[in-house]
Amino acid sequence: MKSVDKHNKIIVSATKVFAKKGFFNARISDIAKEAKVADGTIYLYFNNKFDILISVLEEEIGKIIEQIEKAIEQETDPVKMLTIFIEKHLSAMKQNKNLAEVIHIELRQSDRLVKEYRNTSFKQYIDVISRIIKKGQEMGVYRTDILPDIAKLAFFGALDEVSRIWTTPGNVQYSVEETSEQIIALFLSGMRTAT
Amino acid sequence: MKSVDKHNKIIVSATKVFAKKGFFNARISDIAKEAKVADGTIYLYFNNKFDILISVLEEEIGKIIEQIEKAIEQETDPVKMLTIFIEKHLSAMKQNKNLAEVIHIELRQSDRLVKEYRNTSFKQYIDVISRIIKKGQEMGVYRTDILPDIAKLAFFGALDEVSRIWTTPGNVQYSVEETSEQIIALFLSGMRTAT
DNA sequence: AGTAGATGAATGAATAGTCATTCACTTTTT
DNA sequence: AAAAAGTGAATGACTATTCATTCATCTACT
Repeated sequence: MKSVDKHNKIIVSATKVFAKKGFFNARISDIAKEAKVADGTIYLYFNNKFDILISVLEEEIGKIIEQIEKAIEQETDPVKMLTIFIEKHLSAMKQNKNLAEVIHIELRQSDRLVKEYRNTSFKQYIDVISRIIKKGQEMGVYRTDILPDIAKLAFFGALDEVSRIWTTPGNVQYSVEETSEQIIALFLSGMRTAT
Repeated sequence: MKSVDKHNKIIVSATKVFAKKGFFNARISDIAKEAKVADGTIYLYFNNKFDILISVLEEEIGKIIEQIEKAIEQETDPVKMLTIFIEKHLSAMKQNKNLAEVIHIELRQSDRLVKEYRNTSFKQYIDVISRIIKKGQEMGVYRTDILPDIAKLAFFGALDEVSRIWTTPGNVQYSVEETSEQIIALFLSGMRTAT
């Protein structure tokens, strides 16, 4: 029987190889070697090379999305909700550096299928942000002159670029806590001194 | 004589093809056809395919960097400096969509040479941001509990993600002006209502 | 319990196609 | 008439995918 175990082993290995070399420079034989299976075995679990990439994105990012959405459901205060989003996202990225690297690199692909993915699962993810903002606006804690559909992009972009700290060697290694605090300070209160 | 003109024609064509297909799916013959030269001619102007990509990044982004740095030099008010940075960056991205797409996609490459580029020219670009922030902190207009080295990343990431609005078909098309205003509002004053 | 047959997961060498780069030749410029 | 620039077909390296074969495990029959 084809094992779920082996499927997963290939996913994890592929994530590692994609992170290191990028999708196009990654060889199927590299992934096979990393997973300690034969080249052909990979095709028992995936249709083609691209299918592996899409599976990595869907399954691995899917786990994170689910976890974050769950944590946010518990909250009602829009300020705390955003704080949780930031902390969970950043700590997930710091924890799973291979996946973080794949997100940084491959989510930008101009390939049709990647764009499609970006338009579904990923959109769902950042729409969590705009929903939080809208709720905050209704409750009067967030300014109503902020457009949630622009703010969500700024917000995600900031988080994504900042999380690169942990995948770029030689960078000053800020902790998740202080990085989260900075992002929260920036987006909630802004950079200007009170005047 | 090898003409600067032809060099430039190839750069522009390559930018177009890279934007559409991404570096790895772009064929030399595609670029040649777009530039209306023979495949071999390209090798009179560039060493190899990768050299074309690096040249696109260095020359085309270089122009933008130069232009922005010049505009900022004229200013002394850190708030206005940041405003100019935002406006210039976003309008450059909206104006040159092909280049914007190449930046979105290719600046993320895991390739050694791209990373090297990111560590030099690109670093110089985002360091303009941290310098503005530091100056503002010295002058007392920016909060001193903001770490410029984290803020600069958040800032660039936000701009970069937001500018994707104009290269993603089917997206609501916000204007440069309203987008700039939103980013300025977010980063300078924050999302929270005054309490 | 032992044997024969069936199953299908796993293997990895062979295939078939792709494409960056080269270079012998032609055209243009000086 | 050199020299420089341009051409594009040919080359050769590279690799995703296939598939004939192996082999461990299970089923069913005696």
